[in-house]
Amino acid sequence: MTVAPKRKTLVVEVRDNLKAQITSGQYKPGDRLPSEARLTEEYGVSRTVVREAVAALRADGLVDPQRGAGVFVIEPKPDPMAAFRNVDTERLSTMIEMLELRTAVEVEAAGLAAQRRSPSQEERIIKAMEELNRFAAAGGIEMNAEADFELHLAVADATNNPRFGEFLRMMGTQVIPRRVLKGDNPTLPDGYQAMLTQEHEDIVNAILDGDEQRARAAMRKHLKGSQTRYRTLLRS
Amino acid sequence: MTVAPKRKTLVVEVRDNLKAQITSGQYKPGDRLPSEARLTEEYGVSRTVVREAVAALRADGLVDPQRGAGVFVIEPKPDPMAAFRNVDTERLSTMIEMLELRTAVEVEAAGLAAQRRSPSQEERIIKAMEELNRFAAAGGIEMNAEADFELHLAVADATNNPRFGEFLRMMGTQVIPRRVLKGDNPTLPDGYQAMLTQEHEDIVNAILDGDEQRARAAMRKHLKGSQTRYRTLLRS
DNA sequence: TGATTTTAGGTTGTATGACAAGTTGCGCTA
DNA sequence: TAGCGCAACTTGTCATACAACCTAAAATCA
Repeated sequence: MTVAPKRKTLVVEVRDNLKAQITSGQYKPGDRLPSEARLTEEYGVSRTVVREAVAALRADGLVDPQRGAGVFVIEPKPDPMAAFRNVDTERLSTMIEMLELRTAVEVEAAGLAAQRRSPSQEERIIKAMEELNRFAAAGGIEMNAEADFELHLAVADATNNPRFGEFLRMMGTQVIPRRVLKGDNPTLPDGYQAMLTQEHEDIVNAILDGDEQRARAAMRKHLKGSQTRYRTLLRS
Repeated sequence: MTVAPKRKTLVVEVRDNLKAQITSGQYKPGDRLPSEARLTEEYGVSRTVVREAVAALRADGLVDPQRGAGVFVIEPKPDPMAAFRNVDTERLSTMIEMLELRTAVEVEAAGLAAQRRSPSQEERIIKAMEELNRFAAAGGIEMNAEADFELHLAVADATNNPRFGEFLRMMGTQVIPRRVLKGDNPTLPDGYQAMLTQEHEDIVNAILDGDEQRARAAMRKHLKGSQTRYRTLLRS
């Protein structure tokens, strides 16, 4: 039963699978992985593929192949950031997970921004929204995404807690798959654009009114909607 | 018991050589590497070796091979984690900032946990709280902090979105100043302990009831309180 | 001429077979 | 029993072949 995945290479497939088994503890440090011969059988791929997958794992510092003996799982050095460094944003599930985490941060940011914004920060937020609306009418996704990100950044920075902006910048570089931006989906359906504009305005208005609760609710609604929109984008 | 230095494999040699050329700027972002065929000539090795070396570079995020086109050097993203890697948790302001970010994530986690928890996850949460209460009565801060962290982790994992737990573990190692744990403040005032216990119970009960709103509110109150408690701890 | 299609060549992805080099464990021998 | 040797297995490397895909030049068409 070989299901042909469309875009991903076999190497990536095997690598991710093995990596998952290692990080999930299915293979513990010191364990020996199945031999290349067994893995070729197990995954139904050639030895070339298996070897390149193992080479990638070695590059990640996860395994240590020893000629004649086998491939052994390395004791992972504790790196609390590792989980976020090379997230596989091509996988839909991973991206939804990241988006959910981002929702948590941005909802709180909206609430804090409503309480703490300065006049100049208000100005930046307003300007970002106007810019976004301008692109929304005419634009392709790429410019749109940039302007959208700027609006969210403006909100995060208006918390006057620099960690929120830092976190968002960190997520922003991870959470948007490249092929969505430069890919085969130049525009969103019209209804989406109108909906997005309305959601953005609700957020901005709540913040400008200083209404913490409403700001949180508006941001939550917006990002929940983003989850469904991302799904359709990736599946089209 | 000195281990004989393992002979470097050809793959490692080629990989290091290419990596050096990339990081030294000899190949700039966007450039195309020589084709596999040329590299086999250049290094006098088989294509297998070249391919595994390139696979390692891809795992490191240095190159992006595109079928039919070539292998391209990736734009080196500025490390998005840099801002979080070496935060100065001894500074009160920084710590409050981190705690606020953590609040964002944990509030959402509590809400999601209320919606998605499994029976076994409920069990873990209950157990963690009981453990915490046990230490709270008699214990010093250190055990207390560990048990407390376990409770928060149990909640984060009950979202069934692994990113929340990962984020919390990442923050957990950063957000607690060492001198608070092993330092001059062995116990909290009695009133605080009772308050903490009550707050934890409120959180857990709301989650077990599946009450998303109440879970969020309880967690928010708890962490807001933590901010003030931290302040007094650090200033004492 | 200018735009469009076709085509040829180059490049990565994968499969297969073969042999070299090193490790491990089992059985045989003394 | 202790030691040795060898067979089987494992990773490292080489070579060849073909498929899938991209790019740009060449050929064709309006």
